[in-house]
Amino acid sequence: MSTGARGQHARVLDVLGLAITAGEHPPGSVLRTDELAERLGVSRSVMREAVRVLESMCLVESRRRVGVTVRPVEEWNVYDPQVIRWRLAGADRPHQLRSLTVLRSAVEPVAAGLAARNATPEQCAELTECALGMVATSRGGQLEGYLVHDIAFHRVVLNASGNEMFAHLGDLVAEVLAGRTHHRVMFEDPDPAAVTLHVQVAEAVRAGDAVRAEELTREITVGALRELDILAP
Amino acid sequence: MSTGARGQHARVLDVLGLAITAGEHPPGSVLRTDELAERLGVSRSVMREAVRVLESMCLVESRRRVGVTVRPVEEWNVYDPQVIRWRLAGADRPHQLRSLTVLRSAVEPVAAGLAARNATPEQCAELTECALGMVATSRGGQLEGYLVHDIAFHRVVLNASGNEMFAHLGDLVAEVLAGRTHHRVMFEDPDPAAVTLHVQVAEAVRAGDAVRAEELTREITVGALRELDILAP
DNA sequence: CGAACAAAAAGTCAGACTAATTAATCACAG
DNA sequence: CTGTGATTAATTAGTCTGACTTTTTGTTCG
Repeated sequence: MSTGARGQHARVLDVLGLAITAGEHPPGSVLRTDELAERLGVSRSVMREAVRVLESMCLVESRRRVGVTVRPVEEWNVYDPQVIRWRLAGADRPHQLRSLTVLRSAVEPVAAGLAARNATPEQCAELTECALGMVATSRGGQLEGYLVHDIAFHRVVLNASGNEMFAHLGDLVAEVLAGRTHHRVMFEDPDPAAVTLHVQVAEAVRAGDAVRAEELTREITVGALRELDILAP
Repeated sequence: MSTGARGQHARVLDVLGLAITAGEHPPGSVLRTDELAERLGVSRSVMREAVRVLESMCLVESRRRVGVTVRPVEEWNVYDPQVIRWRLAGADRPHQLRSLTVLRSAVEPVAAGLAARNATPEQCAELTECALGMVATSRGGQLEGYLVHDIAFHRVVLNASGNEMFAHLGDLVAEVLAGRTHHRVMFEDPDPAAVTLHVQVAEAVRAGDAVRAEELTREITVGALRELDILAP
């Protein structure tokens, strides 16, 4: 899925990035560009471009006479969408989902508060539509349909906040929600209380009630934290 | 300052990244790799590597037969430290600082709450030390010294939260604090109330009082928002 | 209006050469 | 004999060049 066949460069980048984030080539290990190029069957040009991109993500450091060194995890650009995708595809997916969910719990309530102040009428309408869609798909095992509306809902809130840093977390939230749905026991309908909360958030935003929108969204994210046992019940 | 003389690649990347984020080459404009290489006096290899990195930051899109197209701002990887540096160096620095400060106001209180639960004794000691350093430099125009302790303080809190996504915002917060100090009227000592709040946060974290740490940090960030007139006074 | 064709740009490859950095070697003084 | 400093050698990334391929788009012709 993540490997589109669009050119050698992307393919090689994906393979290497995945390998590094997956923990083979642990931090400190050194790779040689030429050897990698040969191993993956590409020219040095292509491999060099891939290494440069990995370097810009702080996954590796390239130094003369020594080679390409894998950097410690703490230095990786963990906000890079590609890095996030690689890590979600690997072994520390659970850990990654927890980190992202905690981030959500900090950001989304504030974003909802801002949305209540800044949302355009169009965005309010869109939000209500999403909430209604969630209600309509909340029963009878229509999990995929529910997911679509859920993702759209949170994306609209983040965009409506008017803050570009928040808006950019849309993909991230989508990733978390999708991950949650696809790793939960299927056939289990979403929590009715959560559905209600979404409807109420949409209403609060439309009414311009920032405090209420923030508080309701906080309840939603608290629920998400509880699902992962990050919070004590 | 951002342009170290470490190789052609880094130089070219910096020049191009700055130019794009500064708004010359507006979104939609198309550049040709060969022409750029010639203009900047480097070989195609080097230019191609730079373009690939810019592409991974979603600043540009490279397509056959058309060229390198500058993408709209909304698609840029705004969490990439390099992109942030470029934008802070450019004309929309004020806008950037506002966005980052709002992000801070969402993240730091939650991070402080987590820190109160997770901080090690060493981190608590470090935090207290930072707070004392802030007190010691809070009068008499020792703004640079104060800034150092302030940055260290917030960095420790973010690290102590135990969440890697929060920890990675340390550089970002440092950038914001430095920007604020250096653009404010010099010779103006920091708000005594803010200094007190930092001391109290350190104390709350040491005591393991998550709610109080969160609330106090929220007051700090609210103050930061007010400074930028994001909040009504 | 559709299909064949031509042009333009990025993508890929191969090879030669450069430069920086580390490691080994060797000479010399203590 | 040993430690230390400078010189040399080896290794790897960095850079450049030129040829060739592939994809996409615009054009032309049926």
